[in-house]
Amino acid sequence: MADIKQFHSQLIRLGLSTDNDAMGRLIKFCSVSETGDLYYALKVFEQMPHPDPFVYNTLIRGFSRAPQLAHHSALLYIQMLQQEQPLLQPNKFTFPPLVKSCCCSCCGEIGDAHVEFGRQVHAHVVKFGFCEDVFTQNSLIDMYVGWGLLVEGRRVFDEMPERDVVSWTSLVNGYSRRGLVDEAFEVFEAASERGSVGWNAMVAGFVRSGRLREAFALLERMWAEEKKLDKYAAASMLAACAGLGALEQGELIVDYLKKSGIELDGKLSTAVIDMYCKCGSVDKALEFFAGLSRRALSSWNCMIGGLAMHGQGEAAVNLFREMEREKIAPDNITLVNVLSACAHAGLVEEGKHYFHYMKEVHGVEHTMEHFGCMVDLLGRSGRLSEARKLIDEMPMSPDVGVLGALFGACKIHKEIELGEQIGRRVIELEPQNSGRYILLANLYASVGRWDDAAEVRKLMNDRGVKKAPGCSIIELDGAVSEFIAGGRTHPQSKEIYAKVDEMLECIRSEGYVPDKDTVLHDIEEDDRENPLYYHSEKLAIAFGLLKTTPGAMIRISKNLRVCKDCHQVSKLISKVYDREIIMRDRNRFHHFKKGECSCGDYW
DNA sequence: TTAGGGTTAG
Repeated sequence: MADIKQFHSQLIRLGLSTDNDAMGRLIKFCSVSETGDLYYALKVFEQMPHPDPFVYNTLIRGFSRAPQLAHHSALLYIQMLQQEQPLLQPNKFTFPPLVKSCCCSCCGEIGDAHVEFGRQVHAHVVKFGFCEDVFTQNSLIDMYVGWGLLVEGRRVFDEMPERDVVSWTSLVNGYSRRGLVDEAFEVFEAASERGSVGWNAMVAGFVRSGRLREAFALLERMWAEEKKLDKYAAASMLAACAGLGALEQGELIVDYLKKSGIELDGKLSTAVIDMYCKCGSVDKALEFFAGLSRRALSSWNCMIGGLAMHGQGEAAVNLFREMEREKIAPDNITLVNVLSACAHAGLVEEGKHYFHYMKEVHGVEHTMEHFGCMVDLLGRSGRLSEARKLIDEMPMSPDVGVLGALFGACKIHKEIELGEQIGRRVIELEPQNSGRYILLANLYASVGRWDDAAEVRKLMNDRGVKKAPGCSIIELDGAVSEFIAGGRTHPQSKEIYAKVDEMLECIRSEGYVPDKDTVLHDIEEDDRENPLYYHSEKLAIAFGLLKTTPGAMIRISKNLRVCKDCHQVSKLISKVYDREIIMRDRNRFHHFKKGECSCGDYW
């Protein structure tokens, strides 16, 4: 800006301070450039006796790009219409940014007033004759779908005399962002033009809705059609890989990024770190993180969270300290991850320390999530009364997450009375969450209260709540295979089941005793015989043993939490077959090696 | 001139 101010003073000396052409260029730089200064642009503008539409448009565009200041765009537009001498009319460059500014609400909330103003702007588009301008119409589509007014967005789209790739993409994006992924996909397939933004909108939609296989299928289609991934599509694809635990595909994307020279900005780097962590390769995440020349806050957060997920609590705390040494201010997410790292690794004193420290030293306020972590930390380690005390002292009333953490702790420590009380409360708060019923039923079962256990299961059935079937995924040679507990749909299921039997026979000599207590009341319960023996993770491990060379690591990703019996079996298999097994469950990783697990049986 | 990506406890 210093150069610009000097340039400005030169223009003034030359007597050009009221010249639209000269001042227009100056304003353009101040409003549109990354290093510009919108308020300076506004000051220059205020000195101009007769600004022209170019000047107005440029300022409107500048303000429309700053969500907090977008209301200035509307004010400028009104001012432009009110100007006399000379009378001004908006042109086709006026509306796209003006419409955009209608979409940006200053506080994240869209009020009726915003929508009303947007409709008035739409009326002006019609009045001034820009119904055939593709840019303006595209902006209107985006405005309506951004508010969730999909029918109106669709109407604009349908009435356009000509459409371009942005029109199609905006519509796809509108459906996709509202979770109407099927509708989005229909438009996507029908589109006469598809650009990388459209591919990305579609993949991101699938990822957001948890439809990872479909996201993945699109990635394969993109490779097949030799479509180039740009940094946005790559980030979405990495998120799909992270969700599925598809390390090989994720690495293909990272290789592609390196080869194509796409700039690794903060968001993309974070997506890479997240992919490595969630695919079980925390070492590669660390290596990648170490190689970054600039690290965004989200990258630090993601790396600390990744270490937490893998039970490397001390490493996570050390990384947090390194962050402090580099004078990077942590945010609430950083601290959620630090506390969760302490909880997963049983670092009780450290957790307590950072809980106070975050507020005192960094001024980060305690949120619900921080209390949730602390209740988990205290409860898991058996300090149930301390956890209760913390809940009682919370400044806000605890949400179902915080109570759920206490409930989980009751299950671990067989705190039947408190568990029953909290469990019932949590079930009523989230009556559709099957996991809560199962946990309470198992808590009753663990102390031999079979009738109560059956009553909870009946309650769940009566309410029509279904448990998601246990499902494990294993990626071999880039292909993802899926196993459902007790399922026999796999073409090689005969061999796989035989392998499971062989596995279990082998580990019996190492002292394996099936965890029979929970057989009938286990979260993986299935109608078939010996349900416990054919849990999805056992099937996936058997498949891994069949398909990989001796000594190769086996990576499995599971949709639910791993049960006690499968945990025990995995430990023994890692010893008997001399294999490392990395298993991701619903909330953390287990590294099985030589008969031990990285979680230290603390999960 | 218009459309897109990341990190959050249980």
